[in-house]
Amino acid sequence: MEKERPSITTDVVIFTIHQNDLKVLLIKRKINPYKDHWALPGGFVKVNESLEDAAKRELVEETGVTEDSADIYLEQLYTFGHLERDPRGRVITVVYMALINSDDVKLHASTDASDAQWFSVSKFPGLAFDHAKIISYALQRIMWKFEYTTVAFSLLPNKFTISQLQRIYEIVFNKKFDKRNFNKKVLSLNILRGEEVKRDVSYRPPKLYSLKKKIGDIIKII
Amino acid sequence: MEKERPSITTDVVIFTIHQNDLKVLLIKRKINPYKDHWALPGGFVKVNESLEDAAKRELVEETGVTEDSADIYLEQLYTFGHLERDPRGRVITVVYMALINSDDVKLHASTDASDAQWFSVSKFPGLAFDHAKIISYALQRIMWKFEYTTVAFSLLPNKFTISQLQRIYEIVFNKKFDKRNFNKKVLSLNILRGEEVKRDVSYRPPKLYSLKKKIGDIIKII
DNA sequence: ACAAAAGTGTTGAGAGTACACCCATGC
DNA sequence: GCATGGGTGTACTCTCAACACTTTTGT
Repeated sequence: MEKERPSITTDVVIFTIHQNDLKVLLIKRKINPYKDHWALPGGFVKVNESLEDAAKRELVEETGVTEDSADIYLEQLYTFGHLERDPRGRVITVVYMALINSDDVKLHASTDASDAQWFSVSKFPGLAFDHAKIISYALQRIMWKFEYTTVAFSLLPNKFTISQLQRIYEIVFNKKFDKRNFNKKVLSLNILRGEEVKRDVSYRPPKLYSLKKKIGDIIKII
Repeated sequence: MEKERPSITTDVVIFTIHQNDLKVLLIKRKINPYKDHWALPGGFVKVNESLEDAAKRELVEETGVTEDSADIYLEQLYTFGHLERDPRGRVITVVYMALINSDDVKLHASTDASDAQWFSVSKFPGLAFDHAKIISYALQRIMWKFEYTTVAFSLLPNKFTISQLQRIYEIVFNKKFDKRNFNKKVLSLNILRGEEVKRDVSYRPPKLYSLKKKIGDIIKII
């Protein structure tokens, strides 16, 4: 009855912020189908590996980030299972979304750059499979999550300034916020702990903050 | 490399409202593992069937609702893939949530009642597998969706009164709303079309409304 | 006339939005 | 002293929450 089974893969939409832009990691496929097309990192789920472990494995393989890095936010997005999504046959993919801290990005831009590259979400090449649709789904989700949870902080270092935070909100929502209102809002949420001021800048030294809550906690931010 | 593959199933959390209570449909398992335990309706995904079709198939098999009924809201919830969730081996399940109109419920309470039964979400028996966890996840989702989308209307007939609508919100959130504020709020959203008044009641005849939007459209309701 | 549910308005509090100027530092 | 981003307050509007009485119908 279950002689013939669908195959199951995970794909990971890895976002980061770099050069004031929201970027997604794509890899160039080395095999058919879609040889030489760009695609999301992904692969088959092993029989003795959980879905999240499989997604983490892809994440680590493609970015070189160490798995125990606490700066990586990973969440399951959606499972895509249309019959025609893979020309090889029936392949169901469980898609995860990862957000990685821009500090770590610099480290792993080192992965040999020709077959794994960061692309702006507003300008990326034609993609293999239904991966363009998947990215568009992930973009909706990231906005939703930014509005209602603390996931945004996973894109920042442990200590950050309010304007760094504001910048990532402006990038993800692609709109400007008023600085006074933004400050007032996030400070009134009582989720930030004040830290020392940042002393290595050539302008008025900004105050640093850290997050009191856990990444992903549900709280209306904007 | 992919000699041994995980199996893939769909399970469906089917909600309805009955006797002023939110109910979930459970079936009594006839085979091991968990023989004679209650469980969510579900089964293996066929190789030539989409995930949503598989979920619909379970829904139809267990409730007898005809598939083309427009009163059924079906959405993918989450995919559960822990290694130990099924004692038979590696089984990944893509879980869907369905909301079905209480009018249809009466029709299909007919399914021979001993092996498929509606249980109050606040009082159901011990369940097979990780199905209790799945239902708790579905409950969070239904509240979220009630607050931010028009899915609640899938639990009502095409024409309904404001107080019927209020009642299902009160049931799902398990709290009372003020009648005046509730009326004001939903009418101000401009999503309802006034219809004729309901004439078969023994009290002041209430006005009927229908929904202008599509079920599932995103709009803050409460 | 009684039972049952429908229908309806006002007020106060809090949140969101718009808006512009001075401050602290490194060079 | 100049360039750079940091930091701050007020007034208006709008939304949300609290609150009780009259109306319409069937019996």
